[in-house]
Amino acid sequence: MADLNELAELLFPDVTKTIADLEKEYPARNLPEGAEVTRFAPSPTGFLHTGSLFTALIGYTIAKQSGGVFYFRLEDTDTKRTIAGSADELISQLAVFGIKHDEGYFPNGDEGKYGPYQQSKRRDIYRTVIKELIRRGRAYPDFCTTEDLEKIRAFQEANKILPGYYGVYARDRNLSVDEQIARVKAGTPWVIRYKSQGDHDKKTFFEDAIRGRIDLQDNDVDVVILKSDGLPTYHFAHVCDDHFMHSTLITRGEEWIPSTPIHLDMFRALGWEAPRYAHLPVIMKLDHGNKRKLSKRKDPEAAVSYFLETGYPPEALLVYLMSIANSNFEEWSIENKELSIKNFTFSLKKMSLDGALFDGDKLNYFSKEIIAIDPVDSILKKVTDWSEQYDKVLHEKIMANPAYFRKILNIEKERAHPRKDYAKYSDIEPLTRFFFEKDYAEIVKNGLPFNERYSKEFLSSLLKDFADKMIYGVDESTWWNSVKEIAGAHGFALSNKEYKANPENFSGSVSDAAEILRIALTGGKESPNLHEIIEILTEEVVKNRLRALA
RNA sequence: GGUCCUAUGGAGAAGCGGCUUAACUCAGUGCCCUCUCAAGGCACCAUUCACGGGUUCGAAUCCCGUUAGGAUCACCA
Repeated sequence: MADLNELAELLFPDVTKTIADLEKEYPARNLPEGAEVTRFAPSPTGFLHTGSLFTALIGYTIAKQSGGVFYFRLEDTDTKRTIAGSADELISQLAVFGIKHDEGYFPNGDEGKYGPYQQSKRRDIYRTVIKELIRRGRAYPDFCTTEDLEKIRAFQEANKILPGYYGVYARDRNLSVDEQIARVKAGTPWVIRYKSQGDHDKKTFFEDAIRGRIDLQDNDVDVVILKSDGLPTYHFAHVCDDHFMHSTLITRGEEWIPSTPIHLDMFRALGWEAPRYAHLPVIMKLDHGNKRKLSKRKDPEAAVSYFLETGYPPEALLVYLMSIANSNFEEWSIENKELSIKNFTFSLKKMSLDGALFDGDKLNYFSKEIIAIDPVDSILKKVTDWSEQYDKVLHEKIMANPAYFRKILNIEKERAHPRKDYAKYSDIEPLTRFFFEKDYAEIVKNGLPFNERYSKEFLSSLLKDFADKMIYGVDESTWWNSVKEIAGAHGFALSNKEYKANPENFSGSVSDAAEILRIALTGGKESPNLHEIIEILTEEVVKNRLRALA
């Protein structure tokens, strides 16, 4: 009679190593007490998802603040979904957010002693472990075709039985070794399934680092661990890799909670100590009154690239995500304005348990704040770099005269409470058009929104006086006095109070006069400080604009 | 459908049996400041913690049930 060894040899003839060999190759890390080894383990299936950034940020933060290691592992076992180049894209986007891994996969090759860090290159490791599992009778070849599986499933559904490959429905679970060998030899395609020893009627539990004790039904499904393409499924790869790479804490989305018993079951079977788990809440979006996961298809905010393209400072997104992760972060950052996010002590215990709704308003708030307090030269550089890639029109304007644009960005900036009108860099160009002659001409052509109560002649003489009599190159109050004087000469009340007391005596209040000046110069009723605008435009340009309208 | 997770205002949330007629932040509203806007200042915005029971002198906080939302049941991760 054939035995399991023979089967193992037949299945994996080229595997000569043992688990013990692997243990020697990947010895325990020499890290101080309390140091956490975390990882970011994405599938290279597209661009960086906002939820992934969130997960990465948390893993990174925990590793850093515990003096541990944060590594990057590429989970590229689903060859059908793999998109070439996306791994490198993921890494470069993470880098934009300052999240850099200490070891793992890098575009120019692996760094670290626990590699390869790309699952498609770890076939031998998986096969070594699986071969041993076969020998121990803890895994077996399954010869079911897709149709066979479908039949089983259909039967279960029709009879309202829990679907899955388990117990009596695990067709090939109890094949004799002889039979297995015969089928393999006959060339029947196979996959390897883990032979679960779990009892569906029993419960298991684990201590989640965020949620505390979680009770679950024991797993009794014989999950496939090695696919027909020779690559492992997530379940097995996770157990194997996180063991040999010595992860101490797994941060992953809460969608993994239900499959944790599978993982725990395998760790037990292999005699390995399982890592701790932290199942993170997922960022949600309100859709027709219902919460759902941020979706790459439907929500632009799901792709990190969206924020980069729109021109949010990366720091803003990070701060926003951290405020979701630990709500006390906001209070902390208000009290520690000069400190960066890196100084904040993050705590898994303080994470909320259900998924937060993505809140664009709040992101905008943080972003405005960050842009506003960023010194001019710093923001000038950032906007210049950003526009070079994402906003050609703006970029041309900046490059034509950086010093001029610097002045524009500096409006009402160097003060205790700086202006906050830009939530993102893409807000800048539309709001600053009137500073440029070409755009200004366009604005005038489209018509200026002067109040209709003022006649053309009235406007004309007022504007002419503004052009001729306004004082330039002086401080704000001197300038303002000259404006008031001109307004007064045209019948405007010098204060709102005065005007309101006897509106019939005046053409309007100074505010109205200022509005006319503002519209003439900027084309709109709303703008930043007029005095600063005038000084930036220069006396010459202001006079030209006013005279052209007069 | 089974199992699990979650449940405090429009959003993020603090709260861990009496200090809470529920902190803080965003949004919203009002007033003030003011040449407009942005900002800033000051107020307002849950008498109530999904609902129903129970425990207790006392519950948002503990227990039970219900409801709702989410996740998961692949040779995808």
